Amino acid sequence: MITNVGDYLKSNDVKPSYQRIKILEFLMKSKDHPTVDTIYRNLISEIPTLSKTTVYNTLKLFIKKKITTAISIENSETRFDADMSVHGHFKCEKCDEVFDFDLDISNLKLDELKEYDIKQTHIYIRGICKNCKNV
Amino acid sequence: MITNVGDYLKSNDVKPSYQRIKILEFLMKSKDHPTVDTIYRNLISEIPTLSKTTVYNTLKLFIKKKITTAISIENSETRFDADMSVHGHFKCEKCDEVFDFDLDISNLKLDELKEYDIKQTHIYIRGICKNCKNV
DNA sequence: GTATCTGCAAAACATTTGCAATTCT
DNA sequence: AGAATTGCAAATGTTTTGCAGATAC
Repeated sequence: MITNVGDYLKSNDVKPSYQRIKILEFLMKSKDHPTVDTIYRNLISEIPTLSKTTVYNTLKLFIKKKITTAISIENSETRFDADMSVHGHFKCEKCDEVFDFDLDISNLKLDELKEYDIKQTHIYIRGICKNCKNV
Repeated sequence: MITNVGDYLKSNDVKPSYQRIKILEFLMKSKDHPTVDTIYRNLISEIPTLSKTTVYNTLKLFIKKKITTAISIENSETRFDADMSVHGHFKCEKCDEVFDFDLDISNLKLDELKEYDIKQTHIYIRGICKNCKNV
């Protein structure tokens, strides 16, 4: 459990600037895998001088430091997730929401990749979510 | 096994125009999940009047008709695949190639999604491929 | 002859880059 | 002061849109 975002950044070799702390705090409390634009729009009232460039820079840094992961699930905007555990993403084609789901990939047979160096495993499913299905 | 691409398009409710046939033929023989730009550049000598708009239009139609799938694996360009079977994609962070690998997802436990309507399952792995690892 | 398909040019977005101003120590 | 960070404005790259001309049945 992370108690202090500034210390958490420091422990990951990232200097905790005001913008970085606010962006990470927002990412950690978001459960909907926000885009750059969403992050920007949510923080601009609190940080009136914030620029999108800073959001881009910060997320690129977070990814490099493995604090955040980029989710490629649609071709338009990239989404971001501060939850680094392995879990799946479900994208509803109707409401466009992206949900997390737990996942046990331990018995995925990946014999073919034996000689490959695996860095990240991503699983995403597209379909219609529970809410949209019952409408 | 598909013997005639024109008939295959017809059977999927797509009128087999010259451009569509050539694009699908190229997609089917490509094993590297080409981008719009790659498809365009490979066909322009054979179809000098081809425009990228047509490539975009055609791929959008193919996806709608479930002849092709869009692979979201990087945030830049969308890649396309005419192989509609469930298989995984491995993206090498060094050489940027995307490889297919076989996959048995039958024992992926997806209890959480019981009430969801699953349309497509995508699995991609990022890392370093065999070739790049041994350099 | 009417529908559809194609392709050009322009527009719309997302993302990156160069650089100057600001901030932090 | 010096180094890193921020943010503006412009550039880049991908995808979409509007529309006119071409093509097919």
